[in-house]
Amino acid sequence: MTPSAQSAQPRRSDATRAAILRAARERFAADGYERATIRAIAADAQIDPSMVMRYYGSKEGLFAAAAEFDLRLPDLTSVPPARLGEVLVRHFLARWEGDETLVALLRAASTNPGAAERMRGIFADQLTAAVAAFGTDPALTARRAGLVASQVLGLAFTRYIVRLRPMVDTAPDELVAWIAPTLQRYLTGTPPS
Amino acid sequence: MTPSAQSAQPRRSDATRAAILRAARERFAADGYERATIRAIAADAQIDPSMVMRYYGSKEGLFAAAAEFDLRLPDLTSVPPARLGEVLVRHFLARWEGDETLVALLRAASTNPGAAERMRGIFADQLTAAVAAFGTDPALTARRAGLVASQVLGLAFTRYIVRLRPMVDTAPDELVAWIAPTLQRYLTGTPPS
DNA sequence: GTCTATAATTCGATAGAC
DNA sequence: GTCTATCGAATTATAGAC
Repeated sequence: MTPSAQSAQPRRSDATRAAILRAARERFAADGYERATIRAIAADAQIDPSMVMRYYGSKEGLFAAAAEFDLRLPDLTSVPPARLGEVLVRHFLARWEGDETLVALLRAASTNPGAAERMRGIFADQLTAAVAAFGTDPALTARRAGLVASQVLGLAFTRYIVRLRPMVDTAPDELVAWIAPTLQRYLTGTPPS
Repeated sequence: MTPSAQSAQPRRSDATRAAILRAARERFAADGYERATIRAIAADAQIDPSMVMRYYGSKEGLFAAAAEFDLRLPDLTSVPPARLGEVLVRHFLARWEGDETLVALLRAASTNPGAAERMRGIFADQLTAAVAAFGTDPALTARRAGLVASQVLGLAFTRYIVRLRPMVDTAPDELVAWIAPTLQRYLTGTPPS
């Protein structure tokens, strides 16, 4: 009863690896990089701590695997230009509410240089690329993307990390209504001076 | 040559205490709560590690003393209503560029529950109080303050913590020009729906 | 592949001499 | 007030039996 595929037979260890990654994301998201211990992650995944080392080499290696993140930005050129801001906020909120990977990355980026570097890469590459779809000035494009990141990461930071009461209690639809015009202006507004 | 004051003669240990706090703020700002060690802080302050414990009792006690922070918000009722956003961003940027206490607090709030609680208190109390100067609906006031916090903390997070290139390279005046209208709308804009 | 045992550090905190 | 010495706990990581 070997699997039908010829080269990629799913090893039994794949389930273990997945369980480790799931537990790692939870712990890194809840506790940050240094407080999340390999022992605790292994206990959550109900495996031996030494298996984590065997599979991922080190704590840094485990984090690198657990914090893989794709913003999954839509193609902004196919969005009605007047609704860019709304589409973006809604996308980010939806993307984060169901996936704690970004929270893990956000918390870890505060204290771990490697995580900060990864966060820079994600926003510099993925978001800047999406913004570059309209506008030709590279410096201005980068600035627009940076401003969008500042509001969008501030939203995540206050809602998921610091948990400021008003930002936690406000419904997603109302947050979208407030914040969409901000992103709209950062993306398409006339540069100052 | 005793000091002239009758009850408050400055003890020699005051200089030591100040040196400890200065070093602690630097380390907490640079490394976060868990990576900043008492030993390293003491070495920076050129004193013995045990003195830190003697003066501040514990690492948490040291952090509590080092992360005391006052936003020093101006009285918003004496600001021309149309310039509220600009005044606020400029104030925050100026307040942070010269004082690393907020960076220490911001970084620590990501992983330390006590620091997060303090950050909640600062923005809930000081910022909400300032916003309450205009508007009578408490829920709306809290929401306005939360939104301002989201943009302002997002600015600090991307510029000082993650150090996104565009946010680091952009001059303060240009950041103010971009972000002021955002805060202006969060403060005085018509609520959606 | 899985687990036990443990090495090698490092940290916060304490005790006590001077 | 200041310093030496050290405790006890916790961590990542490794070595090796089965």
